[in-house]
Formats: sequence, C-alpha cells, structure tokens
Amino acid sequence: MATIYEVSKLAGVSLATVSRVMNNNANVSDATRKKVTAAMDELGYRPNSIAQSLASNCSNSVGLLVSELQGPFYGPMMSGIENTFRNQGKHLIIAAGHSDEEREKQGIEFLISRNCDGLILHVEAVSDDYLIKLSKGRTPFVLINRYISELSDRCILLNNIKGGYLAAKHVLEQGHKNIAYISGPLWKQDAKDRLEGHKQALAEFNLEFDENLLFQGDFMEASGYEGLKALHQQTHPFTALICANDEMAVGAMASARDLGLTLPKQLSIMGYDNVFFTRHVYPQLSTVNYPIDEMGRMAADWVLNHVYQKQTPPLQTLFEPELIIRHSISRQSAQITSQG
Amino acid sequence: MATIYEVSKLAGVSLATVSRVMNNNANVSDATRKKVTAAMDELGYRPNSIAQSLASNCSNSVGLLVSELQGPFYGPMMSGIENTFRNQGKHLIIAAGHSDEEREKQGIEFLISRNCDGLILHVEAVSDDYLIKLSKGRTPFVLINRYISELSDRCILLNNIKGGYLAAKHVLEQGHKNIAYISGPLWKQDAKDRLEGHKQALAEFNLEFDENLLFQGDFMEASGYEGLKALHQQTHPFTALICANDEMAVGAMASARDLGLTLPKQLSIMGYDNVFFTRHVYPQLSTVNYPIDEMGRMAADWVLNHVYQKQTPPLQTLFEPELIIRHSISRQSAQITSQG
DNA sequence: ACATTAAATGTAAGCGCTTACATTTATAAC
DNA sequence: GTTATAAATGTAAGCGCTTACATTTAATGT
Repeated sequence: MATIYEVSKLAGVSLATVSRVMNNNANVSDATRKKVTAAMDELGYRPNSIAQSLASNCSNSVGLLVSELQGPFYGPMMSGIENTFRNQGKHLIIAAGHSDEEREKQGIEFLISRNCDGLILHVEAVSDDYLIKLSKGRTPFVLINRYISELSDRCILLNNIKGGYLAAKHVLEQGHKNIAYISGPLWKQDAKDRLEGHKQALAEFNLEFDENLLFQGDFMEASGYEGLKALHQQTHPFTALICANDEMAVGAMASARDLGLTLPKQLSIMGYDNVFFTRHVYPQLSTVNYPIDEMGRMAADWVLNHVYQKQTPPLQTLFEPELIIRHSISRQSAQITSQG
Repeated sequence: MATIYEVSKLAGVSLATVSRVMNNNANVSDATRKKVTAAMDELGYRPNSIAQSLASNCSNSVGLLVSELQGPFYGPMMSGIENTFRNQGKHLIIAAGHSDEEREKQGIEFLISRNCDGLILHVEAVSDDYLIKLSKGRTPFVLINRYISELSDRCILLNNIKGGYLAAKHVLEQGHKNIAYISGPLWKQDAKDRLEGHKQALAEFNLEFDENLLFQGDFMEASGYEGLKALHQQTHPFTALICANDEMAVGAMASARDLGLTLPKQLSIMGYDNVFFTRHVYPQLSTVNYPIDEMGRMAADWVLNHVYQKQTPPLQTLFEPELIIRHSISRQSAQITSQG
C-alpha cells in the first residue's frame, strides 16, 4: 500500500501538501493539486484511515448498539442509519446488547474503546444513572426509545401513550367492551406507556381496566402465545385482545388457532409496531405504526449535527404513532364467553 | 483520557512494560504486573484502539457487506457473525450493497479503506473478475452464497441445486404434475441453481419442464405477486407453484387470494429459505431451509482462522438445504384449469 | 565467587497521517 | 523598486501505541 510519503515524492511536493489536497482544505494551487492527484492515481493511493484517525483524533465511525441484529424491528432502523452515514463517509460499528444490562454495558464500552466519535444507543436494561454518568464522558450519544429527563434533548422517542391510546380507542370504537391486554415487561418504559394509553382510552369510554385481563409478556412471540392461553383459562370473558407489539400478537394468533378460535370473528387481535410481516399474517393484523426507520435516520442526523457539525434538517425528538387498520378487528355487538 | 504514558509514570515503569501487560504477552514479573494494573485502574485507563491499530497494523475489525440491513434473510446472518466476533474482541463494520454493482464496489472500497483486517462479502452484482482481482489484494475475504472456482476455498455455499430438487420432489410426491415456477433473476447463480434442481426432479418423474409455466422474478415480494398474476393469465393449467424464495411465495399468496383461489386447496405454494415469518403466514408455508445463520458463523470462523490465526472448529464450505413441510402443499389427484 | 544464561525491563524508532508554525513565493500598493 | 501582505509550500512535532534491540537484573552451575 502506497503511503502519503511516496505520493509526495512522486509528485515532488511535501507531505503536508499531499495531506492538504486530500482534505481539500487549505490553499493549494491548481497546478500542484493536479500533480498530486495524478501521483495518487498512479500509485493507487488510498489514505490509511487509521493513521488519519490517530492524527486527527476523529475516527469517522459511529457506534450503534441495538438489542438484536435480527428481527423485523431493528432491520429498518439500522438500514436508515447506515444509509445516512455512508453518504457522509462515516462508518457504522454495530454491537448487540440483547436487552441485558451486562451485555449492554459491555457493548457500549466496546464501542467507546473503538474510538467511536458518537454513539446511537437503543438500550433497555442499563440504568438511567449509568447513562447520565456516561453523558459526562467524552463520547456524545443519542438515545432511541428511551426517555431520561436529564438527557431529554438527546432522546428520540415515540409517543407510546398516544399509541396505546389509539389502539384501544379503535378497538373500543368497534364495539368491544371486554378487552384483554398482553403487555411488554412493565419495567420497560415503553411497555408502561402503551398500557397507560390503553387505560386512558378505556377511561374515556367509561370502562374500567380489568386486571384479570392483563398478562405481562416480554415482547417475544412465545409470550404472546402463552399469554392468550393463560387469559383464555381464566373466567373473565373478552372479545378482543390488544398486544403491546406485533410479535406477541402473532404468537397470540397462533394460540388462538390452537384454541379453536376463528379470527377475527371470535377474537379480535391488535398489534403494535407495524413490522413488515403484519401484512402477511392471516387475518392481516391491525396495528400501530412505529416509524422506526425515520427515527433511526433522525438519530443519525443528530450525530451528524452534534458530533460532526454538519448541516442537517431540523432535529425532531418526538414521533407520533399512527393507527393502521387491517382485518384483525371485527365489529362487535355480542360477546363470547371464555371457558374456565 | 489517560494514555499509556501516564500509566507508566504512575506505575514507575516504562511504556514498553505497560504495553506488555496490556498484551499480557511477554515476560513481566508478577510484582510489576500488579503495579501496572493498579495504575490502570486508578486512572481508568482504556487503551486507544486506533493507536494500537496503527502501531500493530491490525485494526481488529472485519468488514461485512450484505445486500440489505433489513429483511428476514440478513438479520440472522449478521447476528451470527456479530456474536462470534464480539466474543473475540473483534468488531464488525457493516455496509450495504443493495445488489447494485456500483454500490457493492463502493462498499468494498469503503471497508478496505477503513483498514478492515478481513471481509465477509455477500455480493450479488459484482463480477467474478472483480473478485478475483480483489483476492490478489492485501485484504483477505470470504464469500457467502457465491461460487467462483478460482476462489473455491473461500466460498461458503448452500447446495441450491439440491434445494431446488428437494422442493420440486416434495411437490411431485404429493401428486402434482403441472407445476409453475417463479424463479429469481436468472443472472444470479443461486436462482439458476434452484431452477436446475427443479428441472432435475421433474426429469426424475419423467415430466417435462414447461417454459410457459416459468416466470422470472427478482426475489422480492412484488414479483411474486406479479408472477402469479401473469401465470394465471396464460392458458397452461397448474396446480402448484414453487417460488425461488419465501418473499416471492408470500407475494404469490397475496396474489392467489386476490384471484379468489383457496389455499392450499386450489393452489399449492412452496417457498425457499425458511425465513422466520413463513410459520406465520396462512397457510403456513412449506419451504426449504437455508441455514444462513450457521453459514454466517462459518464465515466468521473462516476469518478468525485465516486472518487472526485462531483455532476454530473445522471449516466447512458447503451446506445442505433441508425440506420443511408445513401446510401450503395439498395432496393432488385432479387438477384445476386456469382461465385464460 | 564467578561466568553463563535466562528473565525482566528500558530505549527509541517507527506506524501514516495532521497541523502549528516557519519559510518561501507571488501579488499588490505606493 | 521597495515594502507590506497574502498565498503557497515546507518543516517537524506529535497522535498513542508496538516492538526490535539494548541493557539490567536474577537465576543457575561449577
């Protein structure tokens, strides 16, 4: 690999001049610029980004921590982020935290020790205190789907209360009165918010939330399956089930079929997130759109703006959910009874 | 950020000694090792990986190029790869090629210029020649889902001919004789291979492949939808449809419903890849398993082995597909006629 | 006790760049 | 034609590590 030194020799100029044309920065005469680029071409020169990073104290890489690299939720997010950065010549170092405190911390440490200039974090398990302490460090970061009041300007959020509200309201408007709910793990803020929105809608319809119709899941498919099974075994009847995300909704759909329920006639099911496969399940799942790809791009813009001082479109931190109506909710007048 | 220099001063030793304990490499006495680690702890020292990379000429990062960061296919692959590398303290720089020659090349250039020690490439558009030339360069790479005879030892492949064969054989065994086929883009080797396997199975059953029943898609959902629509409009009848991947199969299922066909009674549909949502569509899709996660891990092992001289389990380059039978294929005796 | 050898530590030269500062060269003003 | 000023280029000191080599210290044999 050719170095800057060889280029400078071939072009008959000094190192500094070559460096200048690379960063097409300072004032270099056209003549020498031409000489230098010609030499570069001839040698097939490619700057060593490691050396650049060391000298300039800027690695041009940003770290991304997500819970999982797979799954329908993170894909679009990563994709949006990667796209934005590549256009700017920045690169993405990706790590997975697996919703586990130790592994999330490890991941963050890892990214910092790789000299990322900035971080985009989708963390779940790590504490507020940890993040607040982290914010005092030298590596700036932005948070997706997490609210910490001390760090509010760098939290990119979905209005989950509104989303929970929208879902419930829609189901209520279809005439359902007995609505079961499979929540996410309630130590997670988003799970709590969605449930809160749900309750708000209920209250608006003068309905009380029935704790017997609540099952706490973990956002994974299996817990949706188990959740409906458990709900079906207790004695309180319900005609609709709202799940705090699509994966659990799909699990519940499988469960419903195993229980011999016809969908959506005997049970209406509602999801949340609008991941891409919701169109493909049968019946097509009504859900709440989570514009995660946009939010990812916004996080990338945040970094471009705050870390690299680039001009970006105006930054936005709060995103709004949107109701997606498909075919998994039936209009309801009567109600089925669940057998105990 | 503390540097190695400050650590050495605090510990009362030389730079070199600190470096040695970091790489817990050479012979350092227990006493000084303790002094040094104590100093590190006290200063909260974290080595600067950029400087390490520059000095050691090893960036400890490997580049991964995939076609898309999203979608059900690449997620499991990335996940397997990330896992393997993180355990080894290597990091993953990810870029997307979007199945486009220019962008794939750009992505590769990008990864190389970021001083990746090795590359894992899932490329589709770039030419064999380009890759052969690339293999002469200083950055070793391994190919997933691509065969080039000159580079055969670094091609991690699925036996797609066998997969195509398995799918067709299963459908034939269920009594279908008129089978439509939606292929991938036939300039891609995997698409070609799957079709070839398909034809082999047909031949084994003494059936001729009917070119009228072939539609060339592009592996995307929409082309499955369009494909079935087109096939349905021509006059040759068929009772089963085999798609070269699951996404097209799902598109075809949507199309079938729009055409008023009952699945799987009036039309059997078979997919390929066994992406996770195939269980969730209705009817559940029979398909061919593509162990992409394992193959990803194998690619990571290849890099660990060839680039970092690590001990790994024995390397394997050819993987076998497996038939996954679910509910989208019906037994057939009569046959429907498609209306022109 | 002394030489011989091995183990532990130190010294210093890079790795390939960036950049402050110094120097040279061109441009303009009088 | 000087001199002041700006533009273009060069010089050299790092950035924070690794590592070959030199040196010192400890261990061993006789």
